[in-house]
Amino acid sequence: MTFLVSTGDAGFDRDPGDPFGDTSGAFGPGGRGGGPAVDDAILAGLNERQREAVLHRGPALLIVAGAGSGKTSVLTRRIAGLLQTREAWPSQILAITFTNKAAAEMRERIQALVGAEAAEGMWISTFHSACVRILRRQAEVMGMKSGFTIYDTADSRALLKRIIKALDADTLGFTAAGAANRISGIKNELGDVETFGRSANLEDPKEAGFLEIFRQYQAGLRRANAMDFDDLIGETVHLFRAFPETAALYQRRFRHVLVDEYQDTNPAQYALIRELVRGVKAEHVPADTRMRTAADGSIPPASLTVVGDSDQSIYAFRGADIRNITEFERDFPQSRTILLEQNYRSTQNILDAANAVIANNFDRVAKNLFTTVGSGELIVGYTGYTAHDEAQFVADQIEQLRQGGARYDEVAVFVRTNAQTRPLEEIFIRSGIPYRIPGGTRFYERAEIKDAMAYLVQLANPDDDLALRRVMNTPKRGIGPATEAALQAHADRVGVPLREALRDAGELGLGPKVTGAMLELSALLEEYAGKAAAGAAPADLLVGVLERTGYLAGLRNSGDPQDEARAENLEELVAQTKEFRRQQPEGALLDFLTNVALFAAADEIDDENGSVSLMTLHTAKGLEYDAVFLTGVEEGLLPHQMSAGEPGGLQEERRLFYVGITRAKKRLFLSLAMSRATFGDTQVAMPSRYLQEVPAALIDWKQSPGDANSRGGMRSRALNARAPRGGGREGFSYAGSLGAGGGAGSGSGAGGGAAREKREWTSPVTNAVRDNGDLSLEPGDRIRHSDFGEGRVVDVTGIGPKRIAEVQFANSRKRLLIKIAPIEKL
DNA sequence: CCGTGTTCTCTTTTT
DNA sequence: GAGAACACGG
Repeated sequence: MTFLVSTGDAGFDRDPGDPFGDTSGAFGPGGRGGGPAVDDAILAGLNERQREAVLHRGPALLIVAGAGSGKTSVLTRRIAGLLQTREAWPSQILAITFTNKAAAEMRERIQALVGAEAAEGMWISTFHSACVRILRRQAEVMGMKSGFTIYDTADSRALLKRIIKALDADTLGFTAAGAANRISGIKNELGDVETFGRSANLEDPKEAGFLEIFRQYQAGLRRANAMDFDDLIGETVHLFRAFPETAALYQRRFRHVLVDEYQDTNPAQYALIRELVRGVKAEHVPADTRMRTAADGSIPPASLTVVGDSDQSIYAFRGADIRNITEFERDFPQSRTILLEQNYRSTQNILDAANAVIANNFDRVAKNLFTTVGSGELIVGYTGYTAHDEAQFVADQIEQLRQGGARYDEVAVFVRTNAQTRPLEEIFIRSGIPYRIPGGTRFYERAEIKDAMAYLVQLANPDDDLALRRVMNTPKRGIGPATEAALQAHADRVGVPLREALRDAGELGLGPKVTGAMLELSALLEEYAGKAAAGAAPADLLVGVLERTGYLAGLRNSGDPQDEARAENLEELVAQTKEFRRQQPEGALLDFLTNVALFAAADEIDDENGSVSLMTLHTAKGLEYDAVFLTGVEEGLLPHQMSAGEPGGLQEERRLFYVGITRAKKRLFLSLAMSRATFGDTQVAMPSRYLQEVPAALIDWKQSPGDANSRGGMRSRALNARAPRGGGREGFSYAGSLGAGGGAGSGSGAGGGAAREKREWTSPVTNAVRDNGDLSLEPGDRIRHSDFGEGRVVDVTGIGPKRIAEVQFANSRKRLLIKIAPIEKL
């Protein structure tokens, strides 16, 4: 794994000085005949638009970068240009990327252009990492301690769960996840307990209840010296607004702020950017500054560059507001907009498909990706009878690609939901295809890893009761709920955190065994906290704790193979702490904890690992592969059922589809299954409405939805047999099965979108759909199946067009969709 | 207090 | 169909 590099903060709270003496301001010499004198090497290979984006100088620049249009290249060269011309010191650059991995890559590429030394001191990081860095440094200003814990989603939920339970609020229908989502939504808009309390209708007991939950949650975070993900952004904005002189430190320092994936910023992140690019009033400029000031002694705003593509906005659920990018020009009246449309990634066929699909989103700025590499291969389509069948197709095709000379790591398989990976994994394992799932069964979310991490968190932050509670009885020490409650009562009485209360365990009048265990734990934590404070290496702390507590040994000796796996995971964690120290020799415990807390799925992806990558469409953003399999292109999945009720949901899902398509360089495979096992029983799946938006001529169906329907058989995959084409005009339509039974949510999109969303799905092939109408079957009935022969109906479940018959054949038992299965009643 | 068996809920995407 | 929450007996 790669840990984020934090280069020194040297000179951070001093003005770095002006490299050009008094001839240069924040925006450099731009505008003087022909722009800045950027080296040809930095501009090499750029097209006219890209070049313009690299060279433009001014207060604000929006680069609208279509998928694959070389935006990372533009961004890195723009920064390299600023450095090479000495328009900016490295320390004056702040670049925000979407993932830590993207940050690391960008840093490398800039170093390659201008040299490692000339790039030293830049801040290139994610929003969250940058904010943590600022907050740790400025914690005291805000009355917090620098060693605050960063709560991840699970931590937040654990805290909320306690609160809801204590308030008995679950009877009002509150769940930890629900409350967490709502709080996150409020914080993403920079709301807090006070603002919410003022606007809420407190007559409503539910609203009053939520306010109390929110209040206690926030108080709990404070008491534990902890922040959740959203606080990291929100508190930084709050810091800057409440303490202008602190904000001025950063406003003076960062003269060039660059933000990637701007379409996915939320209001809090937008506010943060606005604060950063605010000019500095004369009163906050030191008298001895070496920076150029205006006549009144103030310093002008930093220059802002944002890069994004509203067609790739896929994080609305996380509060991202597409208006940040669509209204950029209004927000920054002196801005310039540059459009990058030439695509350097995909073949024209793939781009045609992408363009056609995204064109169905209304109220978007028209954009047309094009390439000069030629049309390339057709998109391959496949409809499996089941998810397993679909997975087998994917596996077969991957093997075929490989025989054609492709490497596994040039292939990616995308899914809409994490649950879809299961059948794919099963087939990959059976087929011997090496694969990786970045962020899947997330390492740091495993119980044993969270346990070990909780020990480390406790060493860094003694106020974190949640962490202590987690490990108090792990490994088993005989400290159960009753003991914990007694300890908590004592802590509350004295007004101290649990860790301190633990020291007084002897005064609680509990049994000698439990008391001894508590005192031993207390001594252990104090000892290792001392080591941590003295700057001990994370690996030493972790190994020490694991040994002294006997946690690792206990797992190893339990004889349970699952425990053995857990022990191995802990070993892996130890290895990671060592690797961390290797990459950051000065890295202390807190740095390691921060890294882990902000570690994202996408950070796990490395390019040449010899494995197929299997990931969600969200994780896939920003990546590219020679061959891409976009699976589960079905109603209910893509677009996802849950998106149906949300305003703009169908458009966002379409963008997700678009993002998936545009990841492909040479080959694109679209696949779906006719039925999918979702929690226990099998559901009928309909082809996605988005499939019909891909021009039929671009898809070569190896097995179309029509084929899968009429042939039906599980094993009737005809990989090389071309689907019958031409002929009649029947056109295969799902309208019938969508109708009466009210199956998968047909788009109830708002306003003008609705009509557009309701088109019927038509396959490019001409097989008529097999339709048994409302054939009624009951247990005991005998039927004949075109592939399986005669059988007896054992059970019938489901309603309407989704009725399923479980049928016992001579030597197999199958579940069949009565409406479409190739069967007849005898 | 601990382990086991049973019932219940939930399934979108993630920093 | 899995994972968490709960109930019960040692």
